[in-house]
Amino acid sequence: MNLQQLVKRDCTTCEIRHNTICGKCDDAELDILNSMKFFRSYQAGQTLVWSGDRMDFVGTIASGVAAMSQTMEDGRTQMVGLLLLNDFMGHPGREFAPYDVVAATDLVMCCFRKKPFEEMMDETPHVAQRLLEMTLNELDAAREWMLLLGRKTAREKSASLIAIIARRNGAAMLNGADDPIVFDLPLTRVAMADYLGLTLETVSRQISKLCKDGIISIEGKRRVTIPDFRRLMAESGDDISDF
Amino acid sequence: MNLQQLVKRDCTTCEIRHNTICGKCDDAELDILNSMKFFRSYQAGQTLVWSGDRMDFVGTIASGVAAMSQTMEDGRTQMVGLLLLNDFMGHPGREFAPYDVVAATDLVMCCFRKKPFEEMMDETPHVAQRLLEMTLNELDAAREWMLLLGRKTAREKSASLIAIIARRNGAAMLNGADDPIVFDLPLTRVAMADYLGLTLETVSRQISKLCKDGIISIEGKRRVTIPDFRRLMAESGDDISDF
DNA sequence: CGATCACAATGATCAAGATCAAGAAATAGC
DNA sequence: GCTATTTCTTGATCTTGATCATTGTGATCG
Repeated sequence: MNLQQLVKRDCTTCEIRHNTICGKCDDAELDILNSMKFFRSYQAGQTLVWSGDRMDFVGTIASGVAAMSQTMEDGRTQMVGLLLLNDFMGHPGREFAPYDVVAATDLVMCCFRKKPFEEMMDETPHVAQRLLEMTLNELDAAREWMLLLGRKTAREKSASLIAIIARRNGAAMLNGADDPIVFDLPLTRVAMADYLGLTLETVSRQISKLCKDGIISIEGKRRVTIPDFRRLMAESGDDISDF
Repeated sequence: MNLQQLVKRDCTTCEIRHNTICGKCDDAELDILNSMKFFRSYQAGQTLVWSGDRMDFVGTIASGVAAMSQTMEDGRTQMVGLLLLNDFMGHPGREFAPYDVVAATDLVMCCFRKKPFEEMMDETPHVAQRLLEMTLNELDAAREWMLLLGRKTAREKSASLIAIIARRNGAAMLNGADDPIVFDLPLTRVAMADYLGLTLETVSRQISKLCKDGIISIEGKRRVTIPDFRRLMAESGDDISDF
C-alpha cells in the first residue's frame, strides 16, 4: 500500500475503519470525520512526538509501526506501547504527551487535529464508546506485557514478542492453522530489547537459540518463519488456551 | 471509617465521589446510581474475583486495598493492578474477568450490578466520559509500572513502590512538604514482590538497606516513616520534576 | 502466659542476564 | 559493485537478584 493510495482514501470506502476508532460510526459521523482527517507520513527512525510536547493531533496507524517509549534520566529506555495497523495514538483530554513516539518503520498516520476531535467526541457517543473499548483493550495488553516484564525468562520474552507480532500480522493467520507463518520483524534488536526489558545481546542470543531449536527460522535479519505456531506458544510461557 | 458508616452513605452526601466513577454526575444521574448501588465487604486475603469467572458486578473501592494479579501455569505471579481508595474495578462490556482480584486488606466496595450499570452508561455520557478518563489514567499508571518492571534495579523498584503508596495516601501529603510522612504499608512482602517482579527475599533486603541508609524507617512490620520524601524519590530513579 | 503460626530478615550459594569486547553480516551510499 | 556504516552475532567475564536454608519477630488463641 503506497502513500498515494492512502492520501486519496475516503472514510466511506476505508477498508480498515471497522477495526479503528471509527468502527462504530454511522454515515453522518463518517462524513464529519472525513472532512477533518488528514494524512501524515514519517520515515523509519523519525520521532512523531516528544515526551512533554503539546499534542496537537491524534490519529490512527494507516501503515507501518510506531513505538511509544519512556526514558530515565540516565538513558535507560523501556518501550511502553507498540502501535500497529489500526491502533490509535493520543489521549483526548490530555494536553501534553507523556511519552516519546518513534516510527519503527516507514509510517502513515490518519490524523485529526486534537481540538476538533475532542469536540466531535463530546457530540458523537459512538466515537467515545469506541475509544473506551480500544483503551480497555490496550490496558489488557499492557497488563499482559507487565507479566512478561516481571516474570518471564529471556527466552519466554523473546518467544512471546515474536508470537505477538505474528498474531497481530492478521494476514499471516489467514492460511491454515498448520501452515508455516512468514513475516518481517518490524523491529530492530535494540527495539525488541526495549520492548522486552532486556539488552540487545540477550535478545540476539535468545533468537539464535530459538533458531537452533527449530522453533523459528530467520532469513537475513528480519524475515521470520514459524513452522509450528503451537511450539512457539509453548516457549512463550503463555497458556495455549489463551489464543 | 467503619462499615456501618459506609452502608448508610448516600450518593448525594458521598464525600469521595468526585474522585470516582461518579465524579461528573449531576443530581438526577446520582439518584439513579444511588438506587442501584450496594455495598460488599471482604476480609484481607479473600478473593473478590477469579480469573475467567463471569463478572456480574463492577464497583469502586470505598475502603481498603485490592490487588489484581495474573498467574502463569507454573505458579509465577505478577500483580498487574493495585486498587486503592476510589479506584474502579471492572470492564463494562467484557463478560469474563481477565485477572484474579484479591483483597490485600479488609475491604469495602460500592458495587453496581454489571448489566444495569452498562445500560445506564449508554444513556448517561457523564459516566462513560469519566470511565474513559479513569481508564486513560490507569493506562498511564500501567506504563510507569512497565518502566519499573523492565528497567529499574531492585532498590529503585522498592523505593518506587513505597513512594507510590505514600503519594496515593492523600492524607499523608496534607502536612507540609518537609514534614515526615507516616503510613501503614497495605501489602505484605510477598504482595510487594508480586508488584515489583522480585522475590520476597530481595524486597526484604532492599527495605532493610533503605532503612540502614536512613531513607525510610520502619516500626513493626508495616508502619513506615519517610523523613524526606525527596530523598526517597531520588532513590526511585524517577525524575523529581514528575511529581 | 506460653505455644503456635504467619510473616519477615538474613546468610550462603548459584545462575540468568548484563557488560565489555571483537567480529561478521546486511544495508545504504556513492 | 565496492565501501562505509549500521545492525547483528558471538564470546568472556562479572553482577544482580534468585534460590535454598535458617533464624527471628509479632501476632493470635487457647
